[in-house]
Amino acid sequence: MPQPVPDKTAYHHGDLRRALLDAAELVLAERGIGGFTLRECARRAGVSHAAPAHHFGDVTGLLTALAALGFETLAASMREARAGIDDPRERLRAIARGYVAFARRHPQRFRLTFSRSRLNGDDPVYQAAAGAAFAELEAAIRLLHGAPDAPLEGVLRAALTQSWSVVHGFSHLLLEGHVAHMTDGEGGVDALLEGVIASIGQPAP
Amino acid sequence: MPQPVPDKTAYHHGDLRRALLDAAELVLAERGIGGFTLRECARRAGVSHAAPAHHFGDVTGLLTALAALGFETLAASMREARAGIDDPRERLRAIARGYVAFARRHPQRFRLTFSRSRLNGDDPVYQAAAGAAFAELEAAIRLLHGAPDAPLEGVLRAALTQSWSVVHGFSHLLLEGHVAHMTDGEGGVDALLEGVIASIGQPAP
DNA sequence: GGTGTATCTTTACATTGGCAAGATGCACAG
DNA sequence: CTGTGCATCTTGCCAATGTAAAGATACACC
Repeated sequence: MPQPVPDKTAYHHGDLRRALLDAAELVLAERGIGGFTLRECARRAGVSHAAPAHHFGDVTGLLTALAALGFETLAASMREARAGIDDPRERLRAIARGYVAFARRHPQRFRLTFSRSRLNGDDPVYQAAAGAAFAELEAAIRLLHGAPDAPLEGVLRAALTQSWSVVHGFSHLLLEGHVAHMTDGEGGVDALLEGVIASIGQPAP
Repeated sequence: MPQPVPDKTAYHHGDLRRALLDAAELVLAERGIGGFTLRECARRAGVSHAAPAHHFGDVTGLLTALAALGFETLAASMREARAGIDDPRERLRAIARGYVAFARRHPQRFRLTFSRSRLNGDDPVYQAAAGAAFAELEAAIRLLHGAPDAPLEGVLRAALTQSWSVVHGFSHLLLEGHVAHMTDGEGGVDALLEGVIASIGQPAP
């Protein structure tokens, strides 16, 4: 019975690359980027401590691959949030909510995805995933401004930078615990988020 | 000749705590937060590798103390930027420029200051320094809205969150290299920054 | 002048990332 | 079917790190 990708006994794991990525995601979620350990990933995948080197070369390589997956999940979160919303302004704001939702759902992955000091920023897979995620935001901005093919400059570029900065900054501050002291008494994080969301997709002054 | 804080020969360094902080800042600037090492700090300060434990307890303790200093420098950068500017809106925008300027001048310190996963976020000194830095921004918002004593809620709170998020997000994205691809051809980072700055201090929709 | 104590050193140990050499078994040619 | 090449994985090893424990030193205070 030849299974295509079977679990083997000792050697030739079958799909060790995937197993290591899954283990790495668990380790990252549990211990954070500071407590992340290559050997712990190998232990959870049931292989020796040197096995990951063959698939990722380096701990940086593994983290970079994980970060690329993080960008894909971020893009998916934005796509999911905007599904079925046609009004351009509301569509952009839904995407913004999807961005923050990803950060709140996967805080450690969000941190890793944007902490280039531990990643190989030149990795083409990483760059492609990052570009695809940002393209989601850019498309919404273009739709709102009615400029599907215009070069990215002037008002268009300013609007994209502003929207992106504000959702990213809010997400980051929230994860690093610098927002909590503002939510005392009133509405919680969601109310604060809506206040931020209201500032994007506005016409320029 | 009794000097108050002299450089001693071997034991009793004099002001080892300060010397370790200085060394740690160099190590952080050179190797980043990922390559930061307690032993390297001790080497540069000319003491044994176990000496830092007495002053900071832990590598987390040293990084937390460094992060608190980072907040002080951030606050100083904002104060310096707003000096002599009286118009409330321009004052707020000058403070925003000071925020980004700190991030650009001290990228590694900016990363450390906001990477709570490697810090002791409950440290009172750290929290006080963070609060003092954010108070600078809050005061400018209050001045702009003419509400020096109002409780921080509603429009006031939304404006603060929006301003803070946008300058922080822009700084973070810039440092992590996700802004470079938008500056091709036009104006560079400063032009992009001015576009972001223009979005803060506006009346609510 | 003597003693207590904070400061710093020495020593030791477990853990980690990375390298090199060896073991294993799949793929593919004949 | 058989044998060879090679990717995959393991074992063994090393230097570096963080932390703890025990010892050395010199300042402060009585």
